[in-house]
Amino acid sequence: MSQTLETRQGRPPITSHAAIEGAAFQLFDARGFDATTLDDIAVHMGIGRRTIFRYFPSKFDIPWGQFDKNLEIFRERLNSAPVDLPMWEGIHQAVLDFNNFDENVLEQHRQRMRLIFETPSLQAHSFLMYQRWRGVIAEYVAQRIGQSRGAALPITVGHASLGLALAAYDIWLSTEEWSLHEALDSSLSNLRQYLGR
Amino acid sequence: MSQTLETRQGRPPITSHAAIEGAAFQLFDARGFDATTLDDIAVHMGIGRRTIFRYFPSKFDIPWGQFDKNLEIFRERLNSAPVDLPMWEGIHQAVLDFNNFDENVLEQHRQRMRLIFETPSLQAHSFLMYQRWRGVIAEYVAQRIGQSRGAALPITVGHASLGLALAAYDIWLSTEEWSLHEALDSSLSNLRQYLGR
DNA sequence: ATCATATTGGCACTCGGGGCCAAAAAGCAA
DNA sequence: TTGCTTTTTGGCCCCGAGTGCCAATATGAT
Repeated sequence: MSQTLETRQGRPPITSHAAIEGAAFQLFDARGFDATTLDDIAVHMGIGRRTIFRYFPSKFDIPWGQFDKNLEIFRERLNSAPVDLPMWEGIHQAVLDFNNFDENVLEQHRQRMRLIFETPSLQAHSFLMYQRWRGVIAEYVAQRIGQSRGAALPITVGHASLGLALAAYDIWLSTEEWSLHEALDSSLSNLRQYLGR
Repeated sequence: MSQTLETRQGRPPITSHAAIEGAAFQLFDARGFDATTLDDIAVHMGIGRRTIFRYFPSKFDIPWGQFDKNLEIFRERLNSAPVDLPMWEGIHQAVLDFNNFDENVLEQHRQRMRLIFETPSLQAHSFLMYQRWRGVIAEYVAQRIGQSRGAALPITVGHASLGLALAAYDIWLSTEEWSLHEALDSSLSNLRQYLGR
């Protein structure tokens, strides 16, 4: 699609999502999210504050980076899950895959999620991201059982899966003992145990 | 504690949480949440904008009314649940009780939750309320199994219970067919079905 | 009447966010 | 080189939420 590199008409972009994200995280780490103003970031980067809004719709979206892209990947992972598995197992696998990070980006992911989980104003805004994440699951469930995206089962599975993932992240971030993979497995098995058998 | 009614020293309050909430909902219904400014509410009530902040920490808290009070009630409901029941059953019962409204306040509750669920900026802030709600559950589970409030099972049950409740509300608000009670039952049984048995 | 007490609300400020639009910086055609 | 087109930039100015400060207000108590 379109010309990827070289020779594009018009004034070239002076920055990028990644560059803003990087500079912002530097300041967030140093002073905290709330204490860092968009002016701080803009001045630190030598760009206009107004320009930041061309790349991110709000300050809260900066820590989430290119969430849309990741959501697309997650959707593909789900849709390519084997159909001979029970649904819960396919979804669990897709979630595990989606949360499988290379060593070199794992620490950066941890830092990102820690910031999100520990900053109340960010937590609030993150709910909107979570809504979209569980929407992808609901859509998959709906399509697989041939019901509407708003039907009871898709909605419930979406919420439940989100709850399990958030529980896993809570646990993963609060201790150094478990891997993200283990935390996700543990939250699922804990739920089964809780529901009794 | 302190003198409840009558003869309190100092200038008497000119308004109340309930009065602000009522006036605010009038305007929210008419123009929508985002399009209603705090100035609008203040002018409409004949009080100062500054005064509103003495009663509610933010605009987003107005639709939630006295959430703290309700959370206390929920905590008591949980703690007085019979111990001979399986834990999931006691918690489910407490949630049902907590969401059992009289006919005369039900429509008002529905209107309140509809506003919260349909306004993105409110959804985001509501996550902070949900966090506290699931915190109450996590605390109950922790105390009952003799573990820390941040241990895996309490955290997971908290998140899962929240997911079930939110799913029930999604369903309850999107159709006229089910009662809130039925929606809560349905989300639990749907989860059991999904997890396979 | 005076004092202590508690609420009110005006003023001024910060910060996130958005509309508008001229300036800047590139490629392209003559 | 000189324009013309295209695209991004960022300054300017506005709005609304939220906060610190403090004088004004309205009550009970002495």
